[in-house]
Amino acid sequence: MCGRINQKTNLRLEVPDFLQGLEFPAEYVPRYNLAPSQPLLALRGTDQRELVLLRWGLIPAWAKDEKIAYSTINARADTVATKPAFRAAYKSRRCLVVADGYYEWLRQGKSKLPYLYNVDDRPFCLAGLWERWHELETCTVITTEANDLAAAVHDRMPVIVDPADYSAWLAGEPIPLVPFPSDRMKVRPVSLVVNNARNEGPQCEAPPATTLFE
DNA sequence: CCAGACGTTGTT
DNA sequence: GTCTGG
DNA sequence: CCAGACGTTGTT
DNA sequence: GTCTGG
Repeated sequence: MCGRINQKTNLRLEVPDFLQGLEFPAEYVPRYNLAPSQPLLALRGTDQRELVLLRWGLIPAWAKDEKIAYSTINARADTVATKPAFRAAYKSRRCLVVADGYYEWLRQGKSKLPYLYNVDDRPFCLAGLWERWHELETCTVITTEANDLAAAVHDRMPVIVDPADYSAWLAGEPIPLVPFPSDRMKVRPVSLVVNNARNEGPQCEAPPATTLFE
């Protein structure tokens, strides 16, 4: 699963190779604690790639209202090509969600302990789909089963796309929607500050307090 | 035919 | 829009 | 995803 | 329990 994203990529600092030469949306701001319903920075297009902000939670074109979005923040890799909510986007509206990390929560009884996952110590891309609903552009993040590292916290994880597959994915071609290799990822526990989506900034990825009382 | 759903995850 | 259930 | 609200009426 | 806001 994937329900909170760290997207602090800052154009003032180092821009990853796959974003070189692309113009960032004027409204883009780096985020340490980006939640569903908020604008995600994503890459789309084939001949002409562009960076856009897409509201997280895919609303199919046929939806009567926005309510479906709360349960379409993720799409299962094994069914995404055929489910009514996603298949049109799967055919022709692919995107790559830019991320510096993503959070997962370990449930320990009543407490929810946040962990931050990173890939190769640099920004990466998640397989996504987007859709237009009235004037609104929305997106979803595809999930698959967890690799060993992810399974320590949860049984699902987002599909992290190998850079070699970026073009194929955006072009609408089939690519393997499989768990990313554990040995290229890192995970660490972070502060409970990230639990509340109103909190923003580097505190969200700080180490957790050592006592139970943070 | 029309009406109604269409999604994910976790928890029970 | 398209499929399923009735 | 998690946290927090979840109701009505009338009055300020 | 379920929905909304962030």
